[in-house]
Amino acid sequence: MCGRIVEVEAYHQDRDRASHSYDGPTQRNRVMFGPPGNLYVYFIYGIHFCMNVVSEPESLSVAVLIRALEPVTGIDTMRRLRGERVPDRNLSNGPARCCQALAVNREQDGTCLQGPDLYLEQGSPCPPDQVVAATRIGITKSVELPWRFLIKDNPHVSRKTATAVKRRG
DNA sequence: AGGATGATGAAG
DNA sequence: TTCATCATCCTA
Repeated sequence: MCGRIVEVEAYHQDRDRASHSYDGPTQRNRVMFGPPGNLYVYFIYGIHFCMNVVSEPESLSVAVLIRALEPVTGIDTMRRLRGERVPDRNLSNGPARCCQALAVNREQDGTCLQGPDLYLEQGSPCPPDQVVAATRIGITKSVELPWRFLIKDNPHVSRKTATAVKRRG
């Protein structure tokens, strides 16, 4: 199966208190301190997995959380992994859903993203004016950093930005 | 449509 | 105790 990345968040060791790497290496986050191009998978809330792409040279400890994918191929496989009754738009609109849709779990922690089974490839370029920056989701520290990036009006992002107008009854 | 909640584990 | 979440169950 294959999905186009439509929403990500950046996590940085310096000044970013929301980053797993902020307090230095641990058993869990050690992949973040390794070479770029590897996948950092962590287990969260006792139930879910989330995946990040290590994106900067070794020990800088910068990673990009994959928050949403637009399903491209293998949609039937994704649905089998996510649940038969799950509609297309809910297959991979969320970090834990992305992992479930691509069958990513702790076995993939630290794997290279040019592997035979799991890999990242360059897609068609997205026009810069369609990329929206926003604040990150689900964090309580360093909330002000606008390091969530998503494609404008893409229906597969995990949630809309706060620009939606609320209609009053 | 939107808010509350429970599930459940790793790290400090 | 906190936490880079989600499905399900409410209320309206």
